[in-house]
Amino acid sequence: MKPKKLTINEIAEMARVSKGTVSKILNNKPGISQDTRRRVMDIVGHLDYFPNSAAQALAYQRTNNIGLVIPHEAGISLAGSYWSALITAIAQTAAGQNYNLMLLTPHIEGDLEQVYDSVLRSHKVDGLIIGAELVDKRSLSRIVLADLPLVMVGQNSEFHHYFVDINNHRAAYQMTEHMIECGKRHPAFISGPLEYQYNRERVQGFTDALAAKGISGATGAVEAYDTHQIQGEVLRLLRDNPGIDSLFIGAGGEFMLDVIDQLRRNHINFTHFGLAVFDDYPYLNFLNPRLTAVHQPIHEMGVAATTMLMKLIQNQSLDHPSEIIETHIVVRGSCGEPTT
Amino acid sequence: MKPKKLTINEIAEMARVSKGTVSKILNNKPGISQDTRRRVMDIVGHLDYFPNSAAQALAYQRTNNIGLVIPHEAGISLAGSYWSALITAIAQTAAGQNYNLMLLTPHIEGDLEQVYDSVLRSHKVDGLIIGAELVDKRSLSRIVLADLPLVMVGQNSEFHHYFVDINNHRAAYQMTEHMIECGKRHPAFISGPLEYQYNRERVQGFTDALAAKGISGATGAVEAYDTHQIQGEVLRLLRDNPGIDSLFIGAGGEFMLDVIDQLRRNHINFTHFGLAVFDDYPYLNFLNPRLTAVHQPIHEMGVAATTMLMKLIQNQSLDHPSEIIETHIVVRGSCGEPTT
DNA sequence: CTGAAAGCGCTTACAG
DNA sequence: CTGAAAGCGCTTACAG
Repeated sequence: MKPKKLTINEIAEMARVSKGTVSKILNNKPGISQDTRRRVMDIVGHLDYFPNSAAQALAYQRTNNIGLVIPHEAGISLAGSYWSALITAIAQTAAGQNYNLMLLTPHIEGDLEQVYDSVLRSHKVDGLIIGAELVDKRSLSRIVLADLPLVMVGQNSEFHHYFVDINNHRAAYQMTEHMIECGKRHPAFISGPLEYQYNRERVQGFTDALAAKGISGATGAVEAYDTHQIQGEVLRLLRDNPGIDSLFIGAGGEFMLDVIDQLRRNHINFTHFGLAVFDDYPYLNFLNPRLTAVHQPIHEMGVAATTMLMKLIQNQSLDHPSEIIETHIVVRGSCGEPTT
Repeated sequence: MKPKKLTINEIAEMARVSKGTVSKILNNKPGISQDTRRRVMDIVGHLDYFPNSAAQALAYQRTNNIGLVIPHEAGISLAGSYWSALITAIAQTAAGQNYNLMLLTPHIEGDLEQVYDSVLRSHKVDGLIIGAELVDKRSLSRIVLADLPLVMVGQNSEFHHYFVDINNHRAAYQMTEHMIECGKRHPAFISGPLEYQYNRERVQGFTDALAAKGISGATGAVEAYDTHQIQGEVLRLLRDNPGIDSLFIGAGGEFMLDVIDQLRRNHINFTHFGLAVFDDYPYLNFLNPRLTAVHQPIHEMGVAATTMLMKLIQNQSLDHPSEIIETHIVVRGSCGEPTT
């Protein structure tokens, strides 16, 4: 014998008013006497009544949910903390506006299209946040065509749309300057796959900074985030450029760890050989060497993306169709200290 | 000029049948002619129609959503990768059964009660997964009373209910045996706050293993996960027990890092001093010393919890009201190698 | 095999 | 200030 379910009808009955009146009171509409308002609110409070959200969604034509698409491997990869930070930032910000976060992930790897499709057509969410690297042009345009508000985290070179991002070029540029200020004179850069726009920008930032200082450097890029490939490329860089005195690792996570692992195998002496990395993690404080890193404010990115999406959903005008969040460098010594 | 919205009415109209018929076809009900079935499915396929989920939720009285409560600090703490792994495991498993995962988090820290309450009463989800340490007895009983299926990850000593967990006692016991097999003869254990059941069980596992081998050890526990407290307790352990030759760190994340940090400050020589830790992380491969750790299969726990919840939601009988997932030890050498 | 109608729990003009 | 009624987009007995 379960307790009878509590709907607006029960409240109306108990308060001896129509359910329309109860609805108006709950939604703070004007034109209700103080007396009945109090009477109804009293009952609502005591019974701890909340309106059924499916019914509200149907009536209002909005769900008060937003969706975040996460990749299949977020759980097992080292990038887990990245996703975790993004997710909680989004969920919290959304919660502040009475929105809930729905996680969208394919059951089997890949196959994101189907996820978009069903969620989009079934109106499960009022808007979507997607990592730019997680979508192809086709899926994106379908979403936009379906008139579903969308904000990307990062940029997609194939598809321009609302986004939140960092300035990859500038961040790489600054870090390269830092390396030079630390006395490095022949730095190298190892990049992730150049198919990703952010990697191309980071390489460019590196080479531009070198050019500005009239310093020559070496660059290398892998074709895929794959341990074997990565370590092979590190080896090539070391062999082909025996004079390099430092390495700027263009991405964090396992990419970084694979690189460092390979450097160790080659008995690189980190006391002299400088190291810098793009992407900061709490555990870097405990790694040896203590890596100087570009810090991406992930939490702020999540907040910014969510705020932006909320405005789009509510048809508010956006000051800017995109937002660039500032990065900063966390100096830990792996590249020495600036001598200037 | 947005495209007119697509509902079951439009489909019915185009196929020249009633919407009831369309509904039956979409839900694979019997008693429909092959002919109209094909005709309708054709249109549905071409127009890429999906039923509105709010309407379905209202009619079916279920949402096809499950909720996961995550703590406020999941995003910024080192435990981020733990949550990330749990979240993706749950989301994927749920997706396989056509369920979506909704993330529940308070807007401001603490204040979980309100989160439960609104979500629960507004029928946003059909079931809930909660970390055992994240709830007080009162909230839990309200959920259960409201008849909302619930599975906990971990156990709550104040409230017995469906749960998925590891065997903390056995895991600690095994690791302690490993330490002894590695030749350690005076090990110490440092535990997180004893108010948490899992910490009490781990301490017990440690002392039981020692007792079985007739070996004496030292134990210490902090009262809160706080850097200062933790490092103070490490110091106390070292001072009060000058003879200890190894330390079993009872929890991972920043707790572990704080402990190691303190050991380093005290110039502990990790070549001789053994180290073991409860909780495994990908980055442990890159820490110095390379920590031997108890590995919790987080992904499997997420899968198990979700599977269990699904059964509860569908009123299927459970073989067991709880599930214990096996842990294993990842030997990395910080404690030496077994000599037996 | 097919359709008309009631119902799921809300909101919102509209009439009084 | 209040209520009756229609509508949101589905499903499901029920009648034919």
